[in-house]
Amino acid sequence: MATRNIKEVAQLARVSVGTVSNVLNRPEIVSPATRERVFEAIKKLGFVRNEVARHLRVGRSRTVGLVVLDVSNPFFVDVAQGAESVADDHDSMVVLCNSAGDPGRERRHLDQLEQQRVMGILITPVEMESPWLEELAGRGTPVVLVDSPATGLQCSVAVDDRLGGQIAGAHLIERGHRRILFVGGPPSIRQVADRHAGVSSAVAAADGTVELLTSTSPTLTVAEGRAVGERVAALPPEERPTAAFCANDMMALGFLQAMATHGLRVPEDLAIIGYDDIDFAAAAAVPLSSIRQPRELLGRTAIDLLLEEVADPEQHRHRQVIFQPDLVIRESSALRRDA
Amino acid sequence: MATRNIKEVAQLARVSVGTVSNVLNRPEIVSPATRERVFEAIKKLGFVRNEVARHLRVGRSRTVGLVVLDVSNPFFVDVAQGAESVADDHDSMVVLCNSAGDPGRERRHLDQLEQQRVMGILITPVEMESPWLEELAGRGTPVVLVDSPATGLQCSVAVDDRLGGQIAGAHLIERGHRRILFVGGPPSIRQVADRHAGVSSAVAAADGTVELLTSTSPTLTVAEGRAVGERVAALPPEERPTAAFCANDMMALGFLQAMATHGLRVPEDLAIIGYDDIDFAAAAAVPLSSIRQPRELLGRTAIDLLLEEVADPEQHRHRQVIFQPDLVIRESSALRRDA
DNA sequence: GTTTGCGGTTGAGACGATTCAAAAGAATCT
DNA sequence: AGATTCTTTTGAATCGTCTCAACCGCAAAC
Repeated sequence: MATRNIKEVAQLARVSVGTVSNVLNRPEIVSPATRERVFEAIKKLGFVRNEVARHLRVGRSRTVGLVVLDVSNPFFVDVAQGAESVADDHDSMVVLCNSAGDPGRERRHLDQLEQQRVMGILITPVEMESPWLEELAGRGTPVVLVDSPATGLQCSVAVDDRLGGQIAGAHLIERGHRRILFVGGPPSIRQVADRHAGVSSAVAAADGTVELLTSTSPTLTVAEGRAVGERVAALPPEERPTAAFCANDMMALGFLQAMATHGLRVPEDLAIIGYDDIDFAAAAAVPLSSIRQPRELLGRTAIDLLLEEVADPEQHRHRQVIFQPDLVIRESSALRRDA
Repeated sequence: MATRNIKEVAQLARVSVGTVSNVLNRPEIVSPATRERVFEAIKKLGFVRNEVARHLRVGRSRTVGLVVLDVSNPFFVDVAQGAESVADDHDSMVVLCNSAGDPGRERRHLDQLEQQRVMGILITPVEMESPWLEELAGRGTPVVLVDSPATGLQCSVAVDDRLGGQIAGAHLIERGHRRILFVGGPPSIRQVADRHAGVSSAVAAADGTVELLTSTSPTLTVAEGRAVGERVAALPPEERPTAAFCANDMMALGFLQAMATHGLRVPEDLAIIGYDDIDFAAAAAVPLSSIRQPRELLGRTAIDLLLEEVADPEQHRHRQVIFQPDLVIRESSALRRDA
């Protein structure tokens, strides 16, 4: 309604619009007297600069989009917080979008972000191959892949999921487990596929070990984990695995919950290890062993790469940063089992 | 870089810019033949409409800001998802901002949102009195308070926190508890103050019941809850409360964790009830009793009110919607205690 | 007294899309 | 054929800010 513009300010301060603009953007080149007059006019009118018009004129936005697979997974929230902390220092803004694992939603968000002419996009893509993203980048919106492998056409930050899976597998084997269940979504999700490959390789390297596999729907939620847990609990004891490696902590928490409701003890009857080491993992029924990822660092690095590319697009060379995951042992896998 | 504009499309399609705009906004008034030509040109050039310019011209934005107290609290994530689902249906966008309980951050976010000329703002304010918000509304940005009491100057949605506290208190008393600890942040946080007032009134109504109070820092985190739990666990048994009511589930989870590490059984030695009923509450070490709030509904209703105000600002009357909380009993308070 | 330099200030274009009055074309009727 | 109506298309004006070449005093330099 009552939104004032630069012209009204200029009028009240008896200067030209150019001068008001200067006061706003390069106050040092304006004489103290006029500067003061302009500030007063701004205050009196309650003028708030229209960033939309500014953006249209200068062509550069101050916001970056972050598209994640699942906002209700604290892992992504932590990544987002990492990104935001860096953005803050560059008085930029991060807008968080949730694809919820749905390619349609992802694409709608990307469309919207491109239409807004955001400075750039950080994304954990739903699908590995994404011509859409390349076109987007080709049209001039820088893209950084988060927790995803590099295609060479853009920057990326990731954690070595294969190594993470391997570490988890080796840990369980070392604890004496010989029947290990991998609980994960469809292999089309790269993270799932890699973590699975990792644990498989660990199993393959250990004689007498077998690996079982359950694939779930692409939403790696607590409920999904619980459902798998129910099925496992219903198996006759001799068919049951002695340990479960879940593709993320949310599923591990659900799985754990199912064990509890069916009177199976963790880790005595069945050991569990999750992935991500979200804060809730330590607070679980049985504190959850997990593979820790540097969550905030992931977000921070992603936006650093983006800002680097934006600052000097000509000279920028795409890079891929890969972090190493850590093993965090808690009670859910603490027991040594006789082989 | 290579971003095309409407003029280039017009040139290629051999029509005027007005026609291209019509194809984009009211395709039905353009003859099929030209429409087709324009679409082809758009595709060939990879043209993406510049929402910034559009916004500047039409004066109305398609995004709403949602400023929450703590993104890492799943409660707010659920509120956000509720809001987003409605926004989606109105092809609008929700941008999520985290004030992290810091008035400075909150204000910076509000400034940014106002500069972007967002359609409106949904906010869980850090402080109860907020002249800033009223000025903002006065300058023409509609504001809806979320989980906050109405000031009469704007719409609001909230859950009756006093009632929630009362229900929690009554439940514990009914279970035979006579020494009840309230674990919450400073009373300057309205939610905390109300929940406390509720439990106090329940305690006052029951003879022979005493209430203890611990105030923490304003960040109601898992770590904060754990710290309080540590202190409580260190008390001599006769000084210890027999039940704890935590101001939110995150703290309850931390508190619970501290009990476990100090060998105190829940609910035998100490019962716990939380607030919010986030998904992780059910998955906790001991499944957590909690006061459930209609989280998604809160977000949905908030944005409904906002859209209503935006649709017809003249005739709009500010409203306050208040929901009722529910008691969810789980194992952490399941035991009946001898008085 | 004219020139040169300089700190301040000005104001006329952009930026890219929308809108709308008016023009142009096509179709129908007398 | 000319008048009338209806359908399409046009293009100039507009949204609010930034940029930059030009300009204006004024003082120092010559």
